[in-house]
Amino acid sequence: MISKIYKTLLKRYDKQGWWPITPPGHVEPVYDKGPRTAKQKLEVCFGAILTQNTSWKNVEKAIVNLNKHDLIEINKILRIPKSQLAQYIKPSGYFNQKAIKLKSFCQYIKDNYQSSLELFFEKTIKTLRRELLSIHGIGPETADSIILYAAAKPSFVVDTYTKRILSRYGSISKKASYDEIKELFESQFGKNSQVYNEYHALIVKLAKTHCLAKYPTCSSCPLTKGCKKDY
DNA sequence: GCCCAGGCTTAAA
DNA sequence: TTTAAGCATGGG
Repeated sequence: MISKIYKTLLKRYDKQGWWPITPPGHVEPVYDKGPRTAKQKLEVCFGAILTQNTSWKNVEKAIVNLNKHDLIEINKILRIPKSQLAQYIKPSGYFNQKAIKLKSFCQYIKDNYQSSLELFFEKTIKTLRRELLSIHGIGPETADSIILYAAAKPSFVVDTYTKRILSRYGSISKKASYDEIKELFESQFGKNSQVYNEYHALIVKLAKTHCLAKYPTCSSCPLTKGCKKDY
């Protein structure tokens, strides 16, 4: 079922080019997959934190601000005052909390990996995940997003959309845990970063175009056939 | 005005 | 161990 849904979504929407990233010399993120510089990997980490319970459009504005002030750098984030950082990321919401979160993340990499994300990303997925979860402001979804889209290692990302879509479709119970859902996908595909990458992005696409929270457009939804429409 | 958005932390039950 | 409140902007 999980595998069939993937094929259907891929056929309907095609590849999504996640994670959106700022090309060198620019300030706005674009959907264009390819090899990442160390700075771009850090930008993915920041974006993963900034997008917590927030629309990506608002996060983009915050990232543009950070780019304009050349702040995608661990030690620069640590040096600027928290209140000033909060002003730059204001459009992404929860700006006071997120300023602390960005600094906590950078502090951890500085203290434990000589400010080198690349060094950090040499760790195994298991270690990476455990360490990420120990950092203030990083929960399961943010940790998995960083592992998958910044470190490019296979760790499936579960979000509110994933739960909504699968529970409406009838594949999981409404109170399934994060780890249960994650395991459902991973046991289906094995450790495949490419599939995890595309699948999560396709789920977001589906949730935004058809499987909306309030008024889902089931008649034109690619998954309407076979969906229990349980909401 | 209301609801939602690519969650997480903290405190209370 | 589960549940609630708080965080906050911008678009529909």
